[in-house]
Amino acid sequence: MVTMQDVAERAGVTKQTVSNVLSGRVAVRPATAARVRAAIDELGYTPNLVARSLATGSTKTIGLFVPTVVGSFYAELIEEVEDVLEEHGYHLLLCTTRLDGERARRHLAGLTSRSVDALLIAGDNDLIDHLPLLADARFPVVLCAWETETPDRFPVVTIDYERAGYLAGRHIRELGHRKVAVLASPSHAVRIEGFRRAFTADGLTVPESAVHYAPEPTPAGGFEAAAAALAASPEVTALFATHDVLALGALEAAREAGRSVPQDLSVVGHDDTLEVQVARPALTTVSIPKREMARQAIEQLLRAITRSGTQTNSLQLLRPELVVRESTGPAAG
Amino acid sequence: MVTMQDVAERAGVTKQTVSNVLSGRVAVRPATAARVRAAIDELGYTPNLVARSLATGSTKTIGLFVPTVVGSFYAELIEEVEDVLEEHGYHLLLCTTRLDGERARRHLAGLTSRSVDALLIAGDNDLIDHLPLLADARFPVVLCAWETETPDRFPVVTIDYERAGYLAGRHIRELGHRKVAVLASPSHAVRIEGFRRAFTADGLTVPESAVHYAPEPTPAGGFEAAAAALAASPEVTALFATHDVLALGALEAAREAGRSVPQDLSVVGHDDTLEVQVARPALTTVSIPKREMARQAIEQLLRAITRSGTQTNSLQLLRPELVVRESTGPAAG
DNA sequence: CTGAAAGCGCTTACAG
DNA sequence: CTGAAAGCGCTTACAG
Repeated sequence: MVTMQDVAERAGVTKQTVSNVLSGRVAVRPATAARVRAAIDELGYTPNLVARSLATGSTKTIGLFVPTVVGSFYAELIEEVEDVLEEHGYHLLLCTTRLDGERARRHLAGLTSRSVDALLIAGDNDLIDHLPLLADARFPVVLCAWETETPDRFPVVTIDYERAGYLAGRHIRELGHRKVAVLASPSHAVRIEGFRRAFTADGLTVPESAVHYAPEPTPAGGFEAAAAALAASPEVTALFATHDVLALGALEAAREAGRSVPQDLSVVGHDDTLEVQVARPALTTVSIPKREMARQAIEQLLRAITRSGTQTNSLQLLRPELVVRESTGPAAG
Repeated sequence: MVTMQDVAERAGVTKQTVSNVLSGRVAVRPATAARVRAAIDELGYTPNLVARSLATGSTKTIGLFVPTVVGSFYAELIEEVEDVLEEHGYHLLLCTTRLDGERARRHLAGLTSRSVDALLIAGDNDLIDHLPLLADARFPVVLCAWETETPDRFPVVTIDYERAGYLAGRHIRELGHRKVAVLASPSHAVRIEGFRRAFTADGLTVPESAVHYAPEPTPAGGFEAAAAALAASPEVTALFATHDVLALGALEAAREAGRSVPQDLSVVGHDDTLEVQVARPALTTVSIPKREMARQAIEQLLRAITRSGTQTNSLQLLRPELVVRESTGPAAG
């Protein structure tokens, strides 16, 4: 491998001068710089980033924890994160936790060895049990897409999930629906709360019995939950799925139950992932500003890297938006 | 940050001894080792991986290029790769190329600085134009899920795509279908070829006009392609989608065209991704051994890392399998 | 504007 | 079984 020293010898300077040419931190006489550049090209030199990292203390890499990469939500988030990172010359070290705390713990231990400059944790899950370990982290940590209680050691960039649920509920209520059910994932309590609030304004309630939990966060899980909901209360005219994937299953369940959407049944999702944009009928859903969330989170992270030590304890809430498509309509009767 | 030197002082030894305790390469007297371990615990020492990398020349990180992470195919592949990597103590640096050669080139340039031990490139695409750069790579490169001509500089672990297409075709042909169409992505020529071969045995042909290219690799793209196919030849009784996502769109298109699947129209997909396992009707598809492919590719990579220099030029073909579900049936009439 | 020196935190032979 | 030395390839003050 060709080193900075090799380039220096070839150009008839010392390696410090080569370093100066490369970094641009110190002015170098044009003629010298040109000789150095020529030597670099001739030798095909590329700097050794590992050596640079050791000297500077920065790896130009950030770690990203996500529960999974299957399913559009996190996949889209990752690509956004990558884009922002690239603008800043950072690389991405990925770890999917699979909702497995032990797995996350092992990876965290690996990262703790200063091989990343910072860590972004997306999605609340079992990880919360392992935050003690995070407290020892030698690098800044930022949390995003966090729905449950946000630990106040770390900056959080997330969505106003309560409002997200509220927007879904208000839309449904304004369409005249009175008997509704919720298809949910266990960790989506805040969205459900917001959804409920939209109804209390009218003196209505969404009882706990109207909330049906999906066995798994997949269309199949949503199918099951929706089938259960419709069987339990056939008079239900609207469904709120706290997750788009669940809504996809709900659309199938409605079809099997012989109820057409939106004439006999309205369905609202949450996330606005790519897959629902092509569902039939196209899904009305609450859109999450993923791009904005990724950008804000990474910027928090980069800020924290620069002025290390002064970890700010901020909570940033991004606003969701209702996207009305074809799966919701006025309540029959 | 606490360093090996700190641990050594605390334990009353030199840092080499600490290094020996940690690596286990050299025997250390139990009493000494115990003192060292105690010091490590008390100080909360974790080794600096960057320094270790500089000394050893290995970063214990591999790079992975995928076209995208949205959509199950690559997402599932990534999680498999991660699993295998973890068994070997490696980290994953991810780069989604978005089929953008320039983007891939930039990332490759970044990696070339020896910050990864090896690179796995999954999915053939514009990258092929940038292979010249790859030739300069200082680390082993392995290709996987490669359908087009496989450049013979690098080991390739891929699927027998010709056979995959053939399996889909044979199934369709055996069900008695004679008028068929193909919904394809541009880079899936090999699958289409295999599909065709299944028909030539019976003296049938699948003309180029029966191949409909999807404007994009999404359900929406599949929808469009299927709608075009059915409009062009209403007598078609079976559809082969070279991509499961396209098949999903085809299912919708059939529904809109008033053709029930599989009674009026059979649909076969390719990939066996998670989303099609919950489609209704459940999709008959060609299953790709993703887990096996990930495992073999990573093992090739690790082997190449160990005995560097002797890059083997092997082509490993994994066999696909037909999975019959509900979307295919005998040709009507 | 350029060079000599020290250091980042580890590992790897090599003596003792 | 333990320690002294050199080196991995860079950067960062500091002189000149």
